[in-house]
Amino acid sequence: MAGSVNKVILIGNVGADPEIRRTQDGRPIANLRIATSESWRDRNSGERREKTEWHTVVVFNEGLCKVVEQYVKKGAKLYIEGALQTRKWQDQTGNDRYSTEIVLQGFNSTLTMLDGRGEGGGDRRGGSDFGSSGGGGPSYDDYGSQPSSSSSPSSSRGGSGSGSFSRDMDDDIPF
Amino acid sequence: MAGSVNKVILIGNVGADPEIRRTQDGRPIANLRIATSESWRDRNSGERREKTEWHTVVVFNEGLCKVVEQYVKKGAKLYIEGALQTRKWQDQTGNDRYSTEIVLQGFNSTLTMLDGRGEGGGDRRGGSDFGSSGGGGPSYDDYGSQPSSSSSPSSSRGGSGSGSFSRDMDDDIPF
Amino acid sequence: MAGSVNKVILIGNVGADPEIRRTQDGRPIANLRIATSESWRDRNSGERREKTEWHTVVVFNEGLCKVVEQYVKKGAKLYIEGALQTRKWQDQTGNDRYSTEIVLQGFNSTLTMLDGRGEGGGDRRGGSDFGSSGGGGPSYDDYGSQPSSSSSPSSSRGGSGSGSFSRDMDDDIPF
Amino acid sequence: MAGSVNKVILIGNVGADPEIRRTQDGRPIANLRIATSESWRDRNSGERREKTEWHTVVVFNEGLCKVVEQYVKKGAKLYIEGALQTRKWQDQTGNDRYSTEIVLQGFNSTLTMLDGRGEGGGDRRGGSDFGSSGGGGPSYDDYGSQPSSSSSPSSSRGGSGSGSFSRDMDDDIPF
DNA sequence: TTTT
DNA sequence: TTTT
Repeated sequence: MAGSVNKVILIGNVGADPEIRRTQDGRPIANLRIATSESWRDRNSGERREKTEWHTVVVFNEGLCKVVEQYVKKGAKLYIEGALQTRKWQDQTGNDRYSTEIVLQGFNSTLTMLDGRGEGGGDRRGGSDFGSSGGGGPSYDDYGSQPSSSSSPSSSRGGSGSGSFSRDMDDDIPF
Repeated sequence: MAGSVNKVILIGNVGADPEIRRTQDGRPIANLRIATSESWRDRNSGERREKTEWHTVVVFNEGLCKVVEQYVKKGAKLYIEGALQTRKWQDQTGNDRYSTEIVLQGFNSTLTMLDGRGEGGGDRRGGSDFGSSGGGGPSYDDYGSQPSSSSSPSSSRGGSGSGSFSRDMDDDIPF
Repeated sequence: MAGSVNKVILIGNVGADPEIRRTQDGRPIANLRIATSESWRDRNSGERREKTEWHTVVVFNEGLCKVVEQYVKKGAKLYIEGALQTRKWQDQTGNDRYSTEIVLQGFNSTLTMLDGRGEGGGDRRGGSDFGSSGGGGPSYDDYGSQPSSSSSPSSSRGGSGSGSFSRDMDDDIPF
Repeated sequence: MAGSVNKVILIGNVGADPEIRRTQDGRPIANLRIATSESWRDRNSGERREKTEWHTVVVFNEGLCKVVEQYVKKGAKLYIEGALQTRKWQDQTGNDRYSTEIVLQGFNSTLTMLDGRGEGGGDRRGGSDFGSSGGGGPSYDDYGSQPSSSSSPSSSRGGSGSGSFSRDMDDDIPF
């Protein structure tokens, strides 16, 4: 479909230490639970009320997974930009079930830490020098699948490397 | 939780004519199915592939519901801004099930038609004068539950009266 | 124009204590300078580089202005959602000049504090009952110019009374 | 700064055919003027009013520039995602002047055509197979600085190629 | 002028 | 200068 946009922006706190799994060919996948909440004053009682919403975030990007692995802990406040995806699966009785997740994969996915936690631990990017639009803190823009060749015009763009921090859209990652 | 954001932005097409229900006290609720899709060229086969994602959108806002009722038809292209909400329910066997929906309710919810359809049908807002940030087309910003008392602090905020919700725009505020 | 969107989302730090002015009829206007920055590793030197961008934010909404006045100080980290506006003015030599600002006014404007500062200072909303979608912290959704007439179609939209602008949230709407 | 976000989202119409320039080393830069507008009913007069805002968009990304060059014409409706940037320059009298633009460069930049125009002209991406999150229409996600080397781990990611559609952040492009 |  |  021409002209389609599917974007989720969350700022919230991580409910538990992230789980990192690996695909058979070794790529990491991180799962996060993020809480957002809104509060308001009840019109009748006048008392403050709060409602929390829990979101499941799945990170397919290698670079972002590294950030998650090294820095994201229970309680961390994150900025997340990803896309909605509803996954179909079967429960034990064989019935179709659907789960909607926020997927960080490929373009226009971002994960940025909004509190100081996890910082100062050296270069979280290991030997590579990923670009980062999020500043000095653990932040990572998943800009797809950047090759690492330095001979390309733009691979010379500092960061580069990064190479692989986005899994392929058409890969069949079991999850 | 201080500092929380829960925002979904979609541009996609409506899969079927919307359903409008009513609550017991008469407020409308509209349900929409919206498709977004991405396409890419497969690295191996070289052929173009496309993946469509279907989203369930629930509109609680009366003004937005009117726009939906009058203008949104199967095939319409919409811009939607809302929030994620996961609703728990029980299936016929009593098992817990969860459905994630994009809710348009309260502030920061928007629905704008991006194609010409549905326009020109007179003032869809009837006698009311809702504001619209989306221009001349059927567009509606769901600004939630506006104070009904004229003594409320914010109703004093110029504009007031929905018709003028951009009221400041034509004021000559010196700054 | 049908189907128009003009939205800016910033997360950044406030460069100086905000200035609050008042219009002749007493409405407050707050001005903020917000810095965002991106950093990356230089491709040649390998050293980390950083570029800071400064944004001028103008808050026309009374409720948001109160939040700014009471809580936002130099250094605060904010989430801002507003619209771009370019203002024309004349310099002392009479030449046309243009300034582009992020305006928080009307719907779909939000200001949320992302650090703990400013919290715990009692109810910043005083006697007023603004809604807040941002949780317990100083947060405010600028929903513009709410209808002051209780006969308006949208004031009938449940919630009403700003205090409860998420009113539907605690309603038990069957769907 | 850790945890910074600078994002602009526009849906609007192009005011004039785009201008494409080239840097000394041959990379294209496209300039667009985009109009967004909001309309509302005046509270006093009851008549409909409209205000148009004009935005300057600068596209540094090669892939996006190609899309602009081939498909974007005066009147086209676009979805744009970029970042704010204020550029300092000197007028003829040597006075400092500032211009704020929406820059499409690097991560998290997107340009998608929302009307049918320009479509059907074959594969606008030439021999390359860029990834695209925007569907079958002329759409392009600027995911940073992708190298063109096919030996890179991720260049195998379908689309890839694309190579160079983002100029470097620290390049000194005169404009 | 912020922040890391 | 767009669009409705």
